[in-house]
Amino acid sequence: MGISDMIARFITEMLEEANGIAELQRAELAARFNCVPSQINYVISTRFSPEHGYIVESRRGGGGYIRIKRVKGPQKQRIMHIVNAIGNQIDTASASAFVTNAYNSGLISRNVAKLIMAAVSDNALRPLQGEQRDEVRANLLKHLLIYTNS
Amino acid sequence: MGISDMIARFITEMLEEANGIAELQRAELAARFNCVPSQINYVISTRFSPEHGYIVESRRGGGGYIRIKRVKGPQKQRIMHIVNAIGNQIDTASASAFVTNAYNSGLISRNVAKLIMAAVSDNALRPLQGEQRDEVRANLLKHLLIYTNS
DNA sequence: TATGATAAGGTCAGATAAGGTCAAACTCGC
DNA sequence: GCGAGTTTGACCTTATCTGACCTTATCATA
Repeated sequence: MGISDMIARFITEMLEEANGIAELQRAELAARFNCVPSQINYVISTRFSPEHGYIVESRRGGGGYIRIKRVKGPQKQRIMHIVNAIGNQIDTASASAFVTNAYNSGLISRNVAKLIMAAVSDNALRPLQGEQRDEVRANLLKHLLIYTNS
Repeated sequence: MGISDMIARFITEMLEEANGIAELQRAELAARFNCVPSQINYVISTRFSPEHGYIVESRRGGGGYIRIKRVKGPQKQRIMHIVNAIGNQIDTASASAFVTNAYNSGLISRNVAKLIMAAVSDNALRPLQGEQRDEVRANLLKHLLIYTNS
C-alpha cells in the first residue's frame, strides 16, 4: 500500500471518529506522513471527490484548514446512486429529472430542489454555452446534491 | 479563530446591542485585543466593507472615533441594491461578502446562504478557471439572490 | 492669533502563515 | 516496455499580522 492509501485511510478514520466531518492542516498531515503537502491535495482529489461522496472546503492564510465532509444519513446509497448516474455533462432536462428524483426520494426539500434547479438553469449559467455549460452544470449539480446531504 | 475574527465578533456584538451603530476607539480596541491599531483597520476593511452592508465614518485627532453603521432600508430595495453592486465578475471573497450581507439583512436564511455559497464556490465551478469562473460566479450569484427573493 | 504639544485615526509595504496548481519524474503491474 | 497511478517540487494565491511613517484635530499658551 502506497502513501496515498495510508493518508486516505487516516482521513477516513478521522471522519469516522468525528461523525463525518474532518478538519485537517495540510502541512501537518504531510509532515506526519513524510510527504510533500501537495500530495494531500492529490489524495483529496482522487479519493474524496463528490463522486466518492465527499465535499471539501478550505481556507488559505493564517488559520487556514481543509475540511472534508462525507455524505451521511440513511439515504447515503440513494444519493450516491444519483450522483454517479450524472455524467460529466448534462442538459437541463436531465438535470431536472435527477433533481425531481432526489426530491421524490425525500433526499432534498422542495425549496432546496427549486434552488438547485435555479442554480443549474441555462439562465444561471448564461455566460457559458454548449458542452462547457453542460459540463459545469453536471459538476455543480453533483456538488450541490452532496453538499445538501452532508 | 484568529484575532481578526474575535475583533469582528466583538464589533458585531456592539452593533447588535446598539441598534446597528457602533462607535469605537481604535487604540482602545487594539489594546483590548492586544494587537497593533492598524489591525483594526484591517478587520474593518475585510469584514465591514460596503459590500458587507456597512458604512464607516471616522474622525482623527482629539476626540476621534470610528463609527460603523449597518445599512438599513426596505428589503425590496436592499436586494436590488446588492444585486446591482455585483459586477460582471466576482471572486469568492466578494461573493461571500454579498451573501453575508443578504443574510444579515434578513433577505435569505442561513441555510440558503450556505447553499448559495456552495454553489458559487471554486469547487462547484471547478471546470472553469480565471475570468470565466468569476464571470459565471457573478451571474449565478445574481440569479440566485433574485430567485430566492421572488 | 500663531504655534507647538498632544491625541487621535490612516496608509502601505513587508513578514508570516497557510493552502492551491501544474507538470515533470517516478513506479509498478501487465 | 508501456501506461495508469503516484510522488515530488517549483511557483502561485490568499489571509493575517506588524510596524514605520503620515495626516488631521484639539488645546494651551505665548
